[in-house]
Amino acid sequence: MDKGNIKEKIINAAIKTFAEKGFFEATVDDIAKAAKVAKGTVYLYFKDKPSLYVSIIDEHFITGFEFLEELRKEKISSLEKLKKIANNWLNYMLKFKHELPMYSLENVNMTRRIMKGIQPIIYQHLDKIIGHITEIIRQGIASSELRKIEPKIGAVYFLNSIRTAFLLYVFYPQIKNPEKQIDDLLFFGLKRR
Amino acid sequence: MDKGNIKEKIINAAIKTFAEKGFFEATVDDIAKAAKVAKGTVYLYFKDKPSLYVSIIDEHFITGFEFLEELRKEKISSLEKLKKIANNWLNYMLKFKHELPMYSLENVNMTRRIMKGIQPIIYQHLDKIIGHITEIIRQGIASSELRKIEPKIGAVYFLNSIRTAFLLYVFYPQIKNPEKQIDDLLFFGLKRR
Amino acid sequence: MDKGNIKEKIINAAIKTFAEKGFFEATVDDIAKAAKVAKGTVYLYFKDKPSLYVSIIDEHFITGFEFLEELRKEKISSLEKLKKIANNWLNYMLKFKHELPMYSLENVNMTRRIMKGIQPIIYQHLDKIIGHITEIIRQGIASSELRKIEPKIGAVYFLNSIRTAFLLYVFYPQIKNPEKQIDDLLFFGLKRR
Amino acid sequence: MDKGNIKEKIINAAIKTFAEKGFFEATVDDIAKAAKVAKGTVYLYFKDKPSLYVSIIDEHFITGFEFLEELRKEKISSLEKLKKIANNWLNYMLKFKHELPMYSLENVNMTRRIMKGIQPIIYQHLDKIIGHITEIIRQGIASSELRKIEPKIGAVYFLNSIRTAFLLYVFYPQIKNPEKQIDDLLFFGLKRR
DNA sequence: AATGAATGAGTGTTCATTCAT
DNA sequence: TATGAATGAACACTCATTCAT
Repeated sequence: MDKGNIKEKIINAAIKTFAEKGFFEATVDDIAKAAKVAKGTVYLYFKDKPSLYVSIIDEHFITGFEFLEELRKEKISSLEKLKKIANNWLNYMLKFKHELPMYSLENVNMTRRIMKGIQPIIYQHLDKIIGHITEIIRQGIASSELRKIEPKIGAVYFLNSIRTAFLLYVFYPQIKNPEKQIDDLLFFGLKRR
Repeated sequence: MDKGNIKEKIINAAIKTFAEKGFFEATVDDIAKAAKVAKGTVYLYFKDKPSLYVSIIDEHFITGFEFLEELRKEKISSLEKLKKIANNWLNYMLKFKHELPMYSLENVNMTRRIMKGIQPIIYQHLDKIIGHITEIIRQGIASSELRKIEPKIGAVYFLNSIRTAFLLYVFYPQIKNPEKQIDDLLFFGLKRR
Repeated sequence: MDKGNIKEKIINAAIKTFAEKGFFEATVDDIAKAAKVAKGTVYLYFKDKPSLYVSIIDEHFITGFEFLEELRKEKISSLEKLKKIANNWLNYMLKFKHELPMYSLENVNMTRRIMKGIQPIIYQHLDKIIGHITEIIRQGIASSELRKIEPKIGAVYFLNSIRTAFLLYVFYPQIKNPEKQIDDLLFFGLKRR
Repeated sequence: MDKGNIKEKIINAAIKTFAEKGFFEATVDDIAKAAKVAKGTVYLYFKDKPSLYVSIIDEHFITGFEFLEELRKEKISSLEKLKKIANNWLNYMLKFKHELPMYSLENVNMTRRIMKGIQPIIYQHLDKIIGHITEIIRQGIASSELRKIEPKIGAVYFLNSIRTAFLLYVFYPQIKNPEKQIDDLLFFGLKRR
């Protein structure tokens, strides 16, 4: 418990610090101070700075996986599943909005040397998430709820629409409840019929 | 021409180097070497490393602005304008795909101290772009081409759908011509009618 | 003790190095090497190079203040106090003669940007010293030991006469015991009566 | 004339710039800009930065030598000569007060590598000046105007008393006409009779 | 296990000097 | 001669990592 306790303290401090300053500008010292442990202690629990970073990312993805796993068991339509995911994740993202930069696909692309080890891990996680969504969409197509599209494209498109709602919240806070319109756009499109 | 030549050489080297290694891991020395000039020469043309970074970003946005300006004069429907933008920008992004990480909204959020000066510049540019698209969408709604949505939401949604197509190209190269399906999704939505 | 030990090692190395090469030509690396510590270690004990410089200067002034404080308690005439100060400081200056350049009023005037923080500290110290001497001279005038002069002028004049003795020692070593003649000049003047 | 003109322009700019920023913080670029010539031009007239510095110092000393040479011819007492020198030099120093740091004996001691060439030149000049004053004092002793002291000591003491007046002017501007009291102290001493 | 002092490689930036024009 | 663009050595300072206690 003691050990778990300290590791947790470090992770929480790291989440806060990385989110605030970014990977490169957050120093191990910052994190150690925020966690109220000695700098050396961080290295007892994490091999190096990138490993600590990956740990945090993992934690968020695991939350996501667990949610999807739970959802799989529910007996509701694909459409309802997608709505639940969108709703749940948007709230989650807004809750952790200061950390979001950390999970951006593009960010991951940013470095070579240091990020070398981080990149494949995120890709893997994202791919797994996309796989889950793809499956839901495939089912939605099968049940004629959704139009006949390439399911993987639909999955990525769906995830990006969540991101769009999130960005609107963050960068245009004067627009209220953009997620309703985003939902509408996602399901019915831009064009008038 | 000589002067322009060297500045250009530095910019090209910086684009390549920043894209490859990211802002923090690209050293000024790397860039100078890639440009085949002395380190000090970089500082003759750019105040500091962040300024160089901003210069590159500016260049791309200016290309975007010019395109939008040209488009404004064309006598075509809003729908056609949006298709032209999507098509043009997707190709542009794919052409410069290695630099994309640099323009991500989230990335910009990544740092505090160093990026302080970069962030507002990107925001400003993006806001201007979004303003242009918003206007096109507003016109599309007025002409009954598009559904009645909040135009700004539509604009951000539209831009994200271009991004989605781009991401599909980059991360799932086995999917061919995703932009066609994305277009379809953008205009008609996910749901079956 | 360990900590004090290292800080002291750095200070001693800095004294030697600054005195030898001057503020600008002494590099932090030089100092670290002379102290046999790593460069980074210097920054554990001193904020930056100017701070280290100031620390050293402070140390000397503090020695001076302590001497003056002790002297204040002694029940001797003003004249004797001045003689004690002159004697004590001349010896002190000769002992640390290689560092003297660092304390010159003029030196302090030498730079703008970097010395900005150093200058006021030295001025303050010097002013305090001059204040002490001024008081002694004031008492000497009150007790009719000294002629009626503006005490502050007398104080600065007195300090400069110590400096004169010092300069004679350093630049004209062939002149033996110049301090005796300087004393004589200080008290009786140049002119014959 | 053209050549002399440019050289003069550079020297004047250098005086101003060195005085303002000190040797190390004044850049050749600063000086060139102040002189309104290209940086390279400075190197056509001066071997390097230290040489330029020495040129300026030389100029001031030459003014001093010329004054002393003129004075030598005058048929006035030693005492009057000393008073003339003190008066003339104090005014000269106050006029160029911003450059004074450059001529301080101690400053000269400050560096090794760069100042290596500057130091002996200043010493030589100062020694020559001191020689002149020594001679005047020797004559004053011979003519019984002055007390029997070691003339060289008297000379250095005399020069320092000019410096004292100068320092009082600069650092305690609220004290009016300190040179009168300094004169008095110089000739009659501190002690009451 | 926990500490935090010590390390030293690494980087942005400056600036004296050179040299092609 | 005069220029000023280009050079690259030099240096202050940072920070991930180690290790003696």
